[in-house]
Amino acid sequence: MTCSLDYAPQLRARGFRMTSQRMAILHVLHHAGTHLSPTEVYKQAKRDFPRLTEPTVYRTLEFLARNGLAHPSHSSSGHLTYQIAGEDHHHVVCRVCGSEIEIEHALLENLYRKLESTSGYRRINSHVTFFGVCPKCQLS
Amino acid sequence: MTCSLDYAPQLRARGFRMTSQRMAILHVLHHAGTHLSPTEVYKQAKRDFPRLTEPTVYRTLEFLARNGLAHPSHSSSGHLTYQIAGEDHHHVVCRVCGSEIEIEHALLENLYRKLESTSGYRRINSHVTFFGVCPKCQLS
DNA sequence: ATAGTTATTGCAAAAAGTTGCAATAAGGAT
DNA sequence: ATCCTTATTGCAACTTTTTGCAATAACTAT
Repeated sequence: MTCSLDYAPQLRARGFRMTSQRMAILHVLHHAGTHLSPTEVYKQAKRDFPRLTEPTVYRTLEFLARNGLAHPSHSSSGHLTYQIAGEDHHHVVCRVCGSEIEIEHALLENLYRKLESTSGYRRINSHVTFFGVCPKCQLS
Repeated sequence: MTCSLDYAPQLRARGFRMTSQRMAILHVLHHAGTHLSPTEVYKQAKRDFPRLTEPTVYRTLEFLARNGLAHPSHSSSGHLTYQIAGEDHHHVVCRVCGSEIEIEHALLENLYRKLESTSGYRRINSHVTFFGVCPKCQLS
């Protein structure tokens, strides 16, 4: 769980605290390397820290996202999932069968800069899920 | 509710059925002109058709989205909302305060075509929500 | 019109996610 | 080391969303 300690200074600098719960959750996200649902995070993190509760997981994931340590994204069913910050890719999900593929962030980079200049919003970096129809389902 | 009848042939052609529940739900979406949560759709459609139930609303909205009659999108809290097909815009939501603005679809048109050619997926037309930091929250 | 097929719905129960508030504990100050 | 402040958590109750299955009703064909 040492890896999670690296985040402590970032949090403290902003007036937040590093807790065992947050460490357990960061640890799980850090080692998953992919998107996880709150429930999956809860199950895994509970192994490290058994008195963890579900509301804490939901609140912590939201907290981590708000502070840029985790990226929220949407599963094919539209539910929120999270992954540790730093893994940059997006998804295209098939509207019909639910299959999904990853696309590189580089493809969106231009768009993000354009959005920032037209909207006035900054640091747009969300993970985005597009819906379409996959090659297999185009046949029917 | 006559407006919803226009959709019946589309459904029948694909082997689906037009029902009072679907009509009531389409009617609500059609006249809302904006995104609605499943619960909002349920409350409004129930006025037209009192024996409507919640599971039916969830399943119907998913069904309409899968068949291109409604577009799903994500509220600032990450929940799914739906709007009638045809209104084309996207959102940028502030990660910090939750405020949101609309952006025109035209800005994404190029990206969508590029995604289609690199991914093999077709008819990518989802409504997308980006997260960033709004001008007001950039100050703090 | 009627009957048959099966897509669709309602019901009931379960699972997932949210909220308010009192209790706890992290980190700064003494 | 101890105290104090208040960010964070746990608990319990609640709301939202999902699922399985039996009952219903839309459409097709007769």
